Amino acid sequence: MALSTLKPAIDPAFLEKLQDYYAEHKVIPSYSVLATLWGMSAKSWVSEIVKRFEEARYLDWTPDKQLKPGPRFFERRLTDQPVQAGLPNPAISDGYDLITLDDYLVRLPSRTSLVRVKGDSMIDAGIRDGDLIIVEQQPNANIGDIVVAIVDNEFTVKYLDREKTEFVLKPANKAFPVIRPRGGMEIFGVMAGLARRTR
Amino acid sequence: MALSTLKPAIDPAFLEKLQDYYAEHKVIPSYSVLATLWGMSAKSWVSEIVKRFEEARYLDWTPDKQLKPGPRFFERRLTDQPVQAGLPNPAISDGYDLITLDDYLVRLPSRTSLVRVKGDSMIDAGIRDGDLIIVEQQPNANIGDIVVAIVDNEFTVKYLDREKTEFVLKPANKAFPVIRPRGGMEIFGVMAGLARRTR
DNA sequence: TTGAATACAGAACGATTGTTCGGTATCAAG
DNA sequence: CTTGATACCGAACAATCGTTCTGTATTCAA
Repeated sequence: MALSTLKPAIDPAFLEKLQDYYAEHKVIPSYSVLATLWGMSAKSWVSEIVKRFEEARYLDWTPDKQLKPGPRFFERRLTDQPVQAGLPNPAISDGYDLITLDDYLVRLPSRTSLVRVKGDSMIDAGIRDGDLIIVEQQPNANIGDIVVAIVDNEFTVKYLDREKTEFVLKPANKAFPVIRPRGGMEIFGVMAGLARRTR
Repeated sequence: MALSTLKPAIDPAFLEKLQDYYAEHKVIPSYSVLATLWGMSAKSWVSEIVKRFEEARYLDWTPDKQLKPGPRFFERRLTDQPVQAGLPNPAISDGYDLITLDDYLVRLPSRTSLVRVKGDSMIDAGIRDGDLIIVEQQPNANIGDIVVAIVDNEFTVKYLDREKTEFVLKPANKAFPVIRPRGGMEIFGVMAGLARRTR
């Protein structure tokens, strides 16, 4: 009871409504719009709530003193265990962590880019047509890495392997041939992750 | 000379500066900030430029008459082809420049959570051990959807199917059995995407 | 060389912004 | 039964917003 209630509580429902609004419009609304969004009628109270979000780093300000999403605004719940509806919580944790997908997938923003996968040549590595590969750009790689290489002026995603003295690109699909680029090849980068949208 | 010059020209440099500002702050600035950003000193001229962007659908308005990114705001040239030489352009893949991966993967923040995949039961659907499933929480789903269900107080990712009158959960891996939950099951949500980190 | 666009600047103005401050209702602790 | 938080409402206000209108410099075709 001593230290716990230092910071005022933030209402997750308010945050969720704002996140949904932002997801739809890609903009943080004004205080009066926030008021209706949150079901209030006083801008002064909105101001108070915003200050709490600001302190919790869900919101932030531009150098021009405009409200903008803060560092934690895009955090998502990572649910470990299903929270049973009926059962009382067995006194443990909340059952989830918070992670930001961008931070999770991109660790070196300046060297990272995305490449869309075409075809099924890497199916056995769990890489499907249309997937987005997160690539860390670098001119060399290790045997066994999944690399994005430039062959015939096109991107190719393949395993990097060596045959005798030459590097080759191996698909993860028996129906596809090994690529033996004549006269060297260029490595664009190494796969660091994958993003897929279904639905 | 007749029909061609109906629409006034839009200056790509202005758009790029605004896109850069947005990428940094995740917000569209006010007209006076835009003026300095664009090197002008008259808001009236900003207003004119904005109207052109609006007509070209690079900008749009919220129902609350606030300026927001338009449908084409995140659009860039269609670069499937690798750009040779000094890697001029990171961060892109296809026609759309993703502002964030989070935005790409999450469409309804308040109903979205992440679940970590355990095991290889969905390998043939390109879902591997350790992957993060983006789940849109909802109590029901359609046959054929990949769902996250709660069985024995644990999350399971499977195809939803029906046998006669009962719902069953089908793995995407012949080595695993079909799950026929006795006495009904609870659906946590439907898979909407996937995030994987390698390396 | 004239005229009509185009690309700005600048002032004026009502509307809207976010802040501040004073007030009220609820509720749990002492 | 007080007291002090907490959760709001409502009014007032200066600052800033975006619009509108008038004016000017440049360009370029006729």
